[in-house]
Amino acid sequence: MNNNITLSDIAKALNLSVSTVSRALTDSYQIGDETKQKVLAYAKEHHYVPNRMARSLREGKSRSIGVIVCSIDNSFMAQMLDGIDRYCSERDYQIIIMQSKELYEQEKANVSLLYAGGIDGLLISPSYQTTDFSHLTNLQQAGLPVVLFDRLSNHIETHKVAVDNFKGAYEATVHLINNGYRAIAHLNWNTQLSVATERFKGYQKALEDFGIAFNPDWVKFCDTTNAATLDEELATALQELMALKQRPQAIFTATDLLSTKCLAHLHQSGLRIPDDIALIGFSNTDLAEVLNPSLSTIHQPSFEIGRLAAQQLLTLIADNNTQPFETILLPTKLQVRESSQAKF
Amino acid sequence: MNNNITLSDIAKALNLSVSTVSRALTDSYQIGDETKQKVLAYAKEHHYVPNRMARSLREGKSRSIGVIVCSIDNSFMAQMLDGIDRYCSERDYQIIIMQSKELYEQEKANVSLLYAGGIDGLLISPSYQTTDFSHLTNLQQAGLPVVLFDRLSNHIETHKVAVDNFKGAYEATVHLINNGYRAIAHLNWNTQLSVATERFKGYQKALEDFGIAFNPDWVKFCDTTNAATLDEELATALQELMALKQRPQAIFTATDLLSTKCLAHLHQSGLRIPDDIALIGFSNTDLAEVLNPSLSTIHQPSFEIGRLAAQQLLTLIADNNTQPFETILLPTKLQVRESSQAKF
DNA sequence: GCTTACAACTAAATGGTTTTAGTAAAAACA
DNA sequence: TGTTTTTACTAAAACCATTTAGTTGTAAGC
Repeated sequence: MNNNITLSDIAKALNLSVSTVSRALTDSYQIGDETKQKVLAYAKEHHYVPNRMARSLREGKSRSIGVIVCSIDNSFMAQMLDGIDRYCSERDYQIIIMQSKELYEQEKANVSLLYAGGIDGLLISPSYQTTDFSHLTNLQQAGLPVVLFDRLSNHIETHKVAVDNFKGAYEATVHLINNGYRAIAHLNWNTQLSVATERFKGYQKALEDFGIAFNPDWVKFCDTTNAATLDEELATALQELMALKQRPQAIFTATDLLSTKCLAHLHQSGLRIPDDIALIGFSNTDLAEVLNPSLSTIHQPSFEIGRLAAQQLLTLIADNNTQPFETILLPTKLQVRESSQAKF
Repeated sequence: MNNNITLSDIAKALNLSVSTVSRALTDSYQIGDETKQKVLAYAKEHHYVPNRMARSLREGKSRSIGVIVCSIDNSFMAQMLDGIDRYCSERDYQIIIMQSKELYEQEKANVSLLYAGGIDGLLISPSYQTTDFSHLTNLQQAGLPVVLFDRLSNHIETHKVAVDNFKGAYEATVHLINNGYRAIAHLNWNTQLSVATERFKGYQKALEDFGIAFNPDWVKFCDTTNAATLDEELATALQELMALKQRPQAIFTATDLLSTKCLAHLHQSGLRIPDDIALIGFSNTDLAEVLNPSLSTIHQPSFEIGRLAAQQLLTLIADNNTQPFETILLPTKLQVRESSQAKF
């Protein structure tokens, strides 16, 4: 740890009291100009840096926030973290990132650790296992601001920031419909998380609005958290889809992983995209562009989600009076590429 | 920040002294069993959690380390961070991640901030602008352990962990040669960072060892940090390569970004891969598999780099006697896919 | 019976900063 | 001249956990 000079070192060297030095450095009106200059010069010369621990202890604020995410290692999440980081570091807040790895127990452990670590607030994208939110409401009751991002839940009242999954999925499906596809399958993640359920609902609503009967056979849910079994699960799902009497002409895949894996699988089976089957993903991979064929996607403003979530948290920390909580749903953007070209 | 109960709250409640309570909680031999039980029970019931700031201030250790990276938002980096995080959180160390965004000034600012924040050590992958390492050697002189990872430099003596870039590049090139390609171009990043120069050297050595004359026209350096101009720069580079009298039959691309962009470009120009031109990358994108054609790569053990770097730093923090410094170069792994299939 | 040893505790200092309450001297005012 | 105000500073408390150096009271040893 840093063995810097302290206020009392400066005080001794200049024959002043510690409090005078402290005040001189914060440009207090209580200190004469001459003294201020002396202190400032000495501090600069000897690279004085206030001790963060001491200051935090004294102020009861650590100027650090906790961020709990399922996994850092994922392009979309990294972009959101980038947004959080940018907003916070501009305001001299440190962020402490922890990974839940989609485990509820791990998430609870992270919360305890961060709380004990003296964070001023928490930003969290809950694990997919998390159905009980008491570890978070407890935190709130203890006076710690909590903001949800990306993955929302109704089990806790607070600021929430995410993308409008329903609308994004709706637009993806409508795009396929407008391009002449009517038999549209849907590949989703088998979880109760709003990111998944809302996308499913958006898909259903689009079909309904365009008078296409919903066909449960066209919808497949996979466990995307288990990398070991996913490939096989996906292969089976696709085979089943392709074996249907009324074979789907297009697929709307609800997550990054499903989209790219699906594309690879279809390729291997020798299917031409979009001629044999069209594809659109809900995704943020920067590789959508370089895939072959390039993959149409619903793009999420990931950086902005992170940025806004951080903003919400920091204002919550600043004026801790309980303002009415907001849920911000950012719009997605349809990015049309080759994989969903019009049928005719 | 956490408004928990403190030792003195417990002390008052149980009519004990603060020191007794402190000792009871650390299971000191100086405290009687009965008292211990009482204290422990009370602490548990009231969710006592030691104040991290106070403890850190007292101990002169923060149990947190700084991690400076160019950018979080990059699959390879995220994997390394994952490794760092896993090792540290298993040992109750917090990590504070900051981004330099490839800017030297930003990196210096990060270092100051982290130092002031009272970290116990620093893990850094320097920005590509960084040629002066005095901000890091200063840190060392102040007694703060520093470990370099991924991007190494000879301007500072410390533990270093990275991948064997020379050998990896050598193997990539040899792989192409063995598959029948002799006119092999090389696309690299225009920086003096070892990650780039070592790969270039590996490429040259392979050619030399197989009796292929090095042709400077076959080598192109691009500024991959400027996203705005990269596409055009790359397009020009590829055009120039393809216009050569002795046209290259294969390309070894030295970074993730170059590999994927290059693949996309070649596609657009209607070239078949690997028939018209083969490709191998130095890369960690999990999408290598799903690209079309799937991209052969030199895979880097990113998680392991992070893990080992964290390990080196924590041991350095633990026994701060200056052991001899090590440089660990992990082996890469050649992953053969379609883009570099044998010519015949 | 007296010393020694031990068990079970406590007072107080330490770490570095901020802030409250206060002091001394100089300047302003009457 | 005497009082008030202002200026420029200081002492000390507070934040909380840890640890050193004790202080009791009791049991063991001779």
